Amino acid sequence: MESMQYTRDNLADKLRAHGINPTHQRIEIAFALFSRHEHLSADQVMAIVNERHSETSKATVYNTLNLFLEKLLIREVIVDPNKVFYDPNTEPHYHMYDLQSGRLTDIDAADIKVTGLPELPPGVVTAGMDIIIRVRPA
Amino acid sequence: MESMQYTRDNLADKLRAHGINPTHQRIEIAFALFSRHEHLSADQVMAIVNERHSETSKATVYNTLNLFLEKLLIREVIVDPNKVFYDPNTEPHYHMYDLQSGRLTDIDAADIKVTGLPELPPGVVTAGMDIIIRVRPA
DNA sequence: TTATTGAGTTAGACAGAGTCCAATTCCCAT
DNA sequence: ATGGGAATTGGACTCTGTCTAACTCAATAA
Repeated sequence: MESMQYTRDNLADKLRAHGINPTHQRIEIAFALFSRHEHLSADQVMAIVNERHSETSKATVYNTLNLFLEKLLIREVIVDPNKVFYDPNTEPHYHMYDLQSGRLTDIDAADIKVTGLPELPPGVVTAGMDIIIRVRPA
Repeated sequence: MESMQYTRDNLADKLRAHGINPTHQRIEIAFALFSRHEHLSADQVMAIVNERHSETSKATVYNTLNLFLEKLLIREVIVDPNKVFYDPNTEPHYHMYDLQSGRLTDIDAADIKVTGLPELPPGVVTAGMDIIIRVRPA
């Protein structure tokens, strides 16, 4: 899975598998997200997708990213007050955020154990837990 | 500390203790934050402070909140993509965020242990760790 | 008392992220 | 071909937050 090569073709399949009709634009956006191992913001996605010629509108980028979120194809990472990052890695993991550079990197969740969490109030269930380690230059 | 009654007077002292010149507006903003036990966004702070008559400008609210942050009087909580929340509780603690209602509540950090975190890369130090448990109605 | 100074505040213009909407285009099934 | 639903589009719009230049205020100096 790590060394998976993403192509437009297998991404189209991936979209179908998540119940998403694989259009041109959606495939390009998926390709931008999955072919790099970075966390991208909406405007970065848009810049990548429109590198050659302007092909995809802002509205479509946002529509598509939100659709991918709904369909659990990607995750949203909220660390920067100004913008949301989108994370193609949906395996359980946490994040390290460099306040200086704005770089966001994954931390494998496998080794991390959190104990001592209180009971949830009745009537609610966990939708996820984020752990963000904020770091800065020494 | 829990049952502390905040008054304009003791808040002025608190500001001074943090190296902040306690002006009228700053005291009102501090009062809004500390007298409730809620996490407020900038526009909520502004609404509270200007309940009777419009007295404090948007610029001052933002200036003051950022000043309080710098001086470590309050913390910033980034959970909602749309707005930053300000948290008067600077004791170590984490948060539970109700996706449905947008309500943000504290979780005491005392009992929580996190193990298995990886080494930090050289040249960086931890600036803080946030744990956010996202919950939704069952 | 008046003048000076500098910190604090202000309104409003501005910037950037994200949403909304009505009009168009695309694609597929008939 | 064609009709229709889904997708896309540009552009206007909203909202949060920043910036700026003018103004106020309080404290101190003369």
